[in-house]
Amino acid sequence: MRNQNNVFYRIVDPDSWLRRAKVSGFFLSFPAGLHQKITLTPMLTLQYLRNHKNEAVERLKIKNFDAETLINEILELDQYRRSIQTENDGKLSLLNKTSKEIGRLFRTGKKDEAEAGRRQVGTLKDEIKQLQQELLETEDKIHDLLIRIPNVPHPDVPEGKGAEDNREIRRGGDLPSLHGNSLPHWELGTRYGILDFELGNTLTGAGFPVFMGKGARLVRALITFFLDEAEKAGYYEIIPPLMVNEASAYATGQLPDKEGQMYTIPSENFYLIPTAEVPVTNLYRDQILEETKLPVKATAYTPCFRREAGSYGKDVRGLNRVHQFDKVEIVRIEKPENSYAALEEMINHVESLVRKLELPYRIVKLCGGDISFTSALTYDFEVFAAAQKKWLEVSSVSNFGSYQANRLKLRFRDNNSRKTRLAHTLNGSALALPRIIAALLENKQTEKGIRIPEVLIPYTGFAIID
RNA sequence: GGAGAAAUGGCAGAGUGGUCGAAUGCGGCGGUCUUGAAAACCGUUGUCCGCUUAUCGGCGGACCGGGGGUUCGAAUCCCUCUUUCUCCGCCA
Repeated sequence: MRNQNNVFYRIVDPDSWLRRAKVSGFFLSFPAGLHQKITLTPMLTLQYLRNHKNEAVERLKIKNFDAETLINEILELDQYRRSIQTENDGKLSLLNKTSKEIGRLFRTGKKDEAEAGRRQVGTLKDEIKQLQQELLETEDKIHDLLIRIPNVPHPDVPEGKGAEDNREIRRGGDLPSLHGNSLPHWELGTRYGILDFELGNTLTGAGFPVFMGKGARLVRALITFFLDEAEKAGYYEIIPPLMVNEASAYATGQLPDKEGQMYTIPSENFYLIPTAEVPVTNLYRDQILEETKLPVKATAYTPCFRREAGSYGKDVRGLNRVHQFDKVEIVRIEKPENSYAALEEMINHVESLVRKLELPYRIVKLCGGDISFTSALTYDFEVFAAAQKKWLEVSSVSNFGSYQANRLKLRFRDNNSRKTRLAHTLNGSALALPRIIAALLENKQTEKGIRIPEVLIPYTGFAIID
């Protein structure tokens, strides 16, 4: 299952990464009813904190996060943990030696000496038991603290509190001048019979729109167009499951924090994916890739399911915010030294898409207050929906550095040193459909109907919706 | 859903209480040979943590699906969970 640039390994044992995670010292209690132990959440590596404490503290201020006390506490516990392990390993070593000796004595018939040895190890075992208990507890404490630290932002991330402080990088495309009777997309949908929100209401509930006729065809055209473009750009297509288990949801960070955002299948303990990122990234859990196999470039189209709990009001009209939508995602696994170049490349790819769709767009670099917990650097793409006179976010492209990879145990083997190193992971939407459709409908409306962008006509089979 | 079998290193596959991190084969890497390649032969080959080390490395510990137990000692015995396979039932 491989092609030139991309390698996909079967996940042989989904639990093995957990096993290793335990060995490497981080371990967490798990939710009731969950039989597999699970390492939670992505995080910075201890090694990074040991060596770059000041850098981490400084940069995290951009995210409005004061990490100093936390990191100090972690480093102290880390030192303590290591001292315990050293002691414990020494005692284990002694126990191992003694056990071997006893075996030898038994075999050579020196039964009395063997029995004496047997009695001797009693206290040793007690001590070991105690040390191991302490070790586990300390590891838990360290982990609990570690997961509270967000990813360290890239130096380029601007300061700021919220969306208003994001920095616009560039814009493109022309703002359309609409005719006098122009309508917002939800009314256009009804007028042309291509999109119905009421029907979805009947079938399921609010936020589950129904596309029909040319509207349905447009959705399918966009999906195929995006996938074709991704493939041309060297991405390898995946069709993943739309439901994932808890371990996967933990591994990419949807659990435990964003549990309320996902739909659940209680009978199976599954989650409907909120993005293809979850199954696609999990394909690479606990892997050691040869450096020559990098970069891995994967793409996937999936429906996405989001509860969007707690969001309601004016901004959520029509397609602006829905519970089920279609999205093509691109995912990359890179060597650390290449990851920011890869991020640029992804941005250019997404930009080419909105350009080809003839949509006015802007690219913004998220500020420290708006960037996600796990991201090091994020760019958002927004397109302008002319009837609503609103910028709508259609893509978010992020570099997670090694933060996700650390949790995923996703490594590669360095060609020169032959050592394993954490890879960098990146992902981005390319693109999310509903808001693209909203902007297309609104911006391309004319007195005669809605014009289809040139590039899509081969996919839709028609040039106008009327 | 019912009955049975199984889970060991990159893969295949030995191993039923100590000398087993684990035979053997394949694959991978290095070398000999060759104009080059193949074949043949020789050597090497897991991950993680800790201690030590300028570096190469050395030493200790853990890992044979997950968790727990018995034992001086567990891949090997016991309990439990998960997964896979075979047969039956159901099914697009």
